[in-house]
Amino acid sequence: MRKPKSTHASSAKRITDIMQAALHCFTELGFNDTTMADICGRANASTGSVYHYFKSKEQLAAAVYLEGIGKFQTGMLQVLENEDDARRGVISVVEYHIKWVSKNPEWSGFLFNKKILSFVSETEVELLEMNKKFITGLSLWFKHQMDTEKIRRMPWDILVAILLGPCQEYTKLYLSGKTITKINEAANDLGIAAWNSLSK
Amino acid sequence: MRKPKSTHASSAKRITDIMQAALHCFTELGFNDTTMADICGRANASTGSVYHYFKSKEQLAAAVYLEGIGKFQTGMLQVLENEDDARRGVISVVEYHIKWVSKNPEWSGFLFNKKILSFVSETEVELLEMNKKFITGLSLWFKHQMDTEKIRRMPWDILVAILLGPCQEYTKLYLSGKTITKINEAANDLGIAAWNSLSK
Amino acid sequence: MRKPKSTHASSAKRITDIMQAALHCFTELGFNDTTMADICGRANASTGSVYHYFKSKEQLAAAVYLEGIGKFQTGMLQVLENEDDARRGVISVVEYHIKWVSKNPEWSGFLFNKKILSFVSETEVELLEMNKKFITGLSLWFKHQMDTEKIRRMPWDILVAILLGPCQEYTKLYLSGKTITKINEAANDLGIAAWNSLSK
Amino acid sequence: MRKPKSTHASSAKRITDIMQAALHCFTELGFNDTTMADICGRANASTGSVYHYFKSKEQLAAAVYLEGIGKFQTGMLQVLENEDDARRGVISVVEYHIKWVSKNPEWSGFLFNKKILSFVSETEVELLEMNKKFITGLSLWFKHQMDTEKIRRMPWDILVAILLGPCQEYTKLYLSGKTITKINEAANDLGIAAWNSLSK
DNA sequence: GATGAATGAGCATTCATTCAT
DNA sequence: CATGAATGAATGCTCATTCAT
Repeated sequence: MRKPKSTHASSAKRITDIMQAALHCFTELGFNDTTMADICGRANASTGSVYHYFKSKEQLAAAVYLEGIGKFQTGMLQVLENEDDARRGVISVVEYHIKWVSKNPEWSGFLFNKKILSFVSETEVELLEMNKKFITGLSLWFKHQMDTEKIRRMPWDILVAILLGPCQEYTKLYLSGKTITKINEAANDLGIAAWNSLSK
Repeated sequence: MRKPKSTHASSAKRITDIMQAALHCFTELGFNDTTMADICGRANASTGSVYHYFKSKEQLAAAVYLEGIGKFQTGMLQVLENEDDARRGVISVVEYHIKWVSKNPEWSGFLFNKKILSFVSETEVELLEMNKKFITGLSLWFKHQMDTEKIRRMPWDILVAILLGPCQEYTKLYLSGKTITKINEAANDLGIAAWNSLSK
Repeated sequence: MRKPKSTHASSAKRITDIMQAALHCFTELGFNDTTMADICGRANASTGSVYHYFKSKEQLAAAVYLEGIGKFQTGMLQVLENEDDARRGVISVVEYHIKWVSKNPEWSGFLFNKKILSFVSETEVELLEMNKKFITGLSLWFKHQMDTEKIRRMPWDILVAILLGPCQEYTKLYLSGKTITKINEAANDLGIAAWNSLSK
Repeated sequence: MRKPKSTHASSAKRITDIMQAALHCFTELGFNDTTMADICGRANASTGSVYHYFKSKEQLAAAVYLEGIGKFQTGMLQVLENEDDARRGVISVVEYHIKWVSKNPEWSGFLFNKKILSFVSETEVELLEMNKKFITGLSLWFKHQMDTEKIRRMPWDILVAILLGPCQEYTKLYLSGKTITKINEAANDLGIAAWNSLSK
């Protein structure tokens, strides 16, 4: 369990505050350049209090990471579950990815970042479980589309690269303010582009 | 100046050794977790010697970054310069990107990494110049293809996302060993996929 | 704030200990040749503890300086406040200066030393306030004596030079052990000498 | 010997340049905060060259110190040698001191500074000899004045304090720009003040 | 639960000095 | 004599973590 159980409403608030503060700091400064003091300050909590709920900086980061990636993945699966049409499914996934980033810039800055590898190891069990569930969900949907020849049969890594690579690249530009195309338009363009590459 | 001028061959060697060592360490441990001692040890140089050539850890990282990104960009531009055909050009660029990563895994791990932003700022002048040259080169080629209607007209950020996003995603998987498709095959598949999305 | 507030008696003790240790080291070795390790050792405090209370070596030195100069100045003003007679006032001030040095050799070695200018700048506000108060106090007393023609009218810098210059010179010799006249006698002699120069 | 002998005129120039540079740096930054690199830069000499003529930073400082203090002391002795009258002698000495400072601010900032004690020890022999000669000279003159009852009989340290203390204090203010009285006037005022205290 | 004082290993950087060319 | 590359000990400071109150 990442987040310790708590009997008091106040404790839950504390935990939330700390995680929010941590997310903000990690996003703004990066994991390494964020100090526990930064987080304590932002969360209006003492050192001891933070350590009462999270046994280390890494564990705190892992908790934050898990929460964020969980929300992101769950949302994406829901998109596919409600969509049977291949074309609309692909386009919806791309759209979901891009819009999620624009609505959750802090989470995104933290989640879609290499070098999280260091502390995620701690998470092993939970993360593996989560990823397994996510990948299984995606796989099932795409396998179905390939079996019914709506989407070209191709290996998993190529599929991911074509489907999500452009989203990652665009949102990276978006988060650093170097983007010129509006979010909605980009979501649409990249969705269609992905479909063009995956279909046929 | 990034690389101090030197009249002695030995100095040049020193500089090279230090940069090599730095690259290796940064790749293996990340910028933050690499200590100057690590670099000194690997370069068989004393602390003072490293600081004789590079005035700070950040400046050293910037020098290494510049060298790498320069090689990568120059190579890609050469690919396009020698290719007039739109389809072959797109496919060649994708192939170049992916193969460069597989041939230069250390550089890649260091270069294609967010969070380099911190020390690159120092580099401002050189980096901006370099990027400008690169982007100008790419732009010219693609503008020509759009003008002659070989490639769909689309904004710069969308183009980059479709062209390089999948490469980034695939090579990220590749560098972390999670890839199942062979390099050559991936280069081919992603090249064609990019063409399918960009053309028409 | 120089001295961090503290709710615990123990913290106050820590702060005192650290400042005492710092004073001792600065006196013995000079500011530059004193290392934080020296101070930590003497104060039986860890590096982190010292930095918990003083954010830098300079700030610590400034705090020590302020405390000492404050005590010295306050004492001298009290001497004058209780003395209306010009002659006795002048002699008392000289006596106070010399005896204070002999009673507080460590403070003196640290306070009456050029090259403190470097870190005192940090102190600006507090120091300026302190000096202003001190100078105002002295000025008022001497102005009164000049107005009533007990002391010759002369500019401030000349007055200070005649009044305190000999004290500084004598105590400098005293602190370096090159003195041959006893403290009490010197205080007396220099007091009378100052009076001879200032009066009439 | 501080200054190594030299057969070439160019060497002499080098030595002079280095000492000048050192003086300037010591004055501006203080002994501790001056680096050999600072001196090399200012003297347009390489590290090796400086070390060729002065075996260490301390030795260089000592050489500079000796040269300055020698000039100062010699000049003062000459003043007295040419003056038989007690009153004019005292006043001349004070005047000499103050004017020398105003004409040699760099030397003064370096010479009349505590904390030179550290490296002067090296100098022992030369410095002791020099000081002995100086003190002997002064002593003889003042002893003569005391014997002929032109000046009150008093111990050496008291005499120095009364005679030179005010000069030191005034010039300290002068060098830090906190002075309001003009140099000439101050020299006159303090000369008379000293005479008033010493005579009778 | 909360607090924040205390710890101390760890790190980037400086700088006097040496010495091969 | 001049040069400047190389050395490495020394130092100020940071920060994750612990623990007594």
